[in-house]
Amino acid sequence: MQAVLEAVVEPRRREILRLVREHEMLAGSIAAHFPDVSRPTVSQHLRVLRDAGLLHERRDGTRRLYRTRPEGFAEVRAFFDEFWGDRLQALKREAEREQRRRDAGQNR
Amino acid sequence: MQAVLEAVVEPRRREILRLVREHEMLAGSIAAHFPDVSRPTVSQHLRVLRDAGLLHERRDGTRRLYRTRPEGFAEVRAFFDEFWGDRLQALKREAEREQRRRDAGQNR
DNA sequence: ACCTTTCGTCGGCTTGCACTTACGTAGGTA
DNA sequence: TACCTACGTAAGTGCAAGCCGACGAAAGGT
Repeated sequence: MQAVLEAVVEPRRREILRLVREHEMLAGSIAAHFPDVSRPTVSQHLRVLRDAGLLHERRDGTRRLYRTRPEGFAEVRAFFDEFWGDRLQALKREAEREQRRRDAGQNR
Repeated sequence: MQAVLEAVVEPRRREILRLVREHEMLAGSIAAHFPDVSRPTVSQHLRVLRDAGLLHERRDGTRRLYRTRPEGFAEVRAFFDEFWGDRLQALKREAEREQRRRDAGQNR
């Protein structure tokens, strides 16, 4: 949970997650998408994402292929749902209050 | 989006969000829930959360009351939805349908 | 055996964040 | 007016995170 949030707060790491969301990609190809950052830096980002459970790593010879691991998002999603659910409930209360207002107006 | 993630990555700030999820609370009462940290520190946390759009501030004299602002989570929630696996596609559609229903209600 | 490719790791540097104490501010009260 | 309460803000400190160049490891080709 904490590791997932720490991994996702870095913009380049979010971009990596989007890059390998649909198909797996070579570590080098991923690094090539970030010309303003060095390859070792991208390698460190990949490690953070992997340790957080957001990336899956597959080895083919000396090469490594990565893809996103959707299950890793479950916990953090549940956290955000805590607050989103309240919003739905609040809107329901709002609707009910509006309904009562309408009813009161009809009784005039 | 970036501000929301930066706000939420800090554990105490997540705890604050849970504290004022249902009722608004005085800044001092919130600070009292964190005996291991000073009051100015909590005040700074409140500012970060507020600037990220996750907290609503109401003033009553010299006192300030805070409560969570669920709408602030919309963007980050959409981001995590991108990565939700096919297994949970049904749940995602359910949530989106509920959101569309809510939007339709707001347009009245 | 030797070299190349592909990638991770290490040591260091710099920047940014959470934290503290000291101070400032705005509203209420005697 | 003077004072107290309930806050936020400012300045400084320590530590962790992101970055780089240099190095190391592992597999494959010649």
